[in-house]
Amino acid sequence: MEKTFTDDFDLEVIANSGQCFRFNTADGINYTIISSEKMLHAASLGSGRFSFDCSKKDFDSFWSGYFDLETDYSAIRKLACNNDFLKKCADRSVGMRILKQDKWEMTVSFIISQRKSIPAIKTSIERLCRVCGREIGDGIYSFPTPREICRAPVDKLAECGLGYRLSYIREAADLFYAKKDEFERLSLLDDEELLSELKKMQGVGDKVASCIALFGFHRLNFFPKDVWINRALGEHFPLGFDHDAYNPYNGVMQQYIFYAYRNSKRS
DNA sequence: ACTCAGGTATCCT
DNA sequence: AGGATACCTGAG
Repeated sequence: MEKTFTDDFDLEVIANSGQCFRFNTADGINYTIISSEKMLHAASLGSGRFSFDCSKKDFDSFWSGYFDLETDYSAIRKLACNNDFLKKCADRSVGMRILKQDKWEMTVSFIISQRKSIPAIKTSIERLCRVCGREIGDGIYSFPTPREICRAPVDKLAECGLGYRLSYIREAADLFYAKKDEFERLSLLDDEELLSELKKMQGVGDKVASCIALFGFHRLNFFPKDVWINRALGEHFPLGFDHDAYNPYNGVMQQYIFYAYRNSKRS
């Protein structure tokens, strides 16, 4: 099916914003997107037109929510105008959206992310999916459930290049095994309580918990601070970042800075 | 060969 | 409370 969007929607920007790790392309036009146990081929046709290889029913019931189509991102982007550097970042990030991704997948993915480069994170995640996910397409594997991770032999999991993070992931899988509604309970908490609950997991500190909250729980005011954000803040916000000015969309501003600053600094 | 990576836990002072 | 250090492993 085809769709035309007038609001911000750029697959390349989203794919390289660090919020998702299974959003792949070979040509910058055609994307394979995997989320949890679903897969989608999406292609940019130009002029805001996109094709998606799914039924209208699948699009409306799942992918529309995944792409957060009910939120007006061009309106949020205007908040960036009060600061020169932030505005420049936002102008380079037109098309950015915060995906509504699976809470469990975000939890495991960002536990894996610590002290790893993005290519290394992707490699580990793909291996994990291949080792204990289900094949949902030709060589495409679902993200493993807590149950599937618990059942996987440790020597197989050890082949995923997870290093010291493996014990963290197995603990998290134990915690959520047979507790599918645990995430629903967490969804009821306010931002502060959610953060502290997430940090009770081993291997989940401030940064990882913020990413889980922002990308998995869609709490758009979280502002994860990674090395890139810290560098950008140090260079361009010597007096501090005025979080009050962007409430409740600090997380979107973070994505603008991450995407624009990181892309400008990489060779 | 060697450094560093979207950090966190732990051990200090 | 705040600073230093170790940590698995893979990408460049």
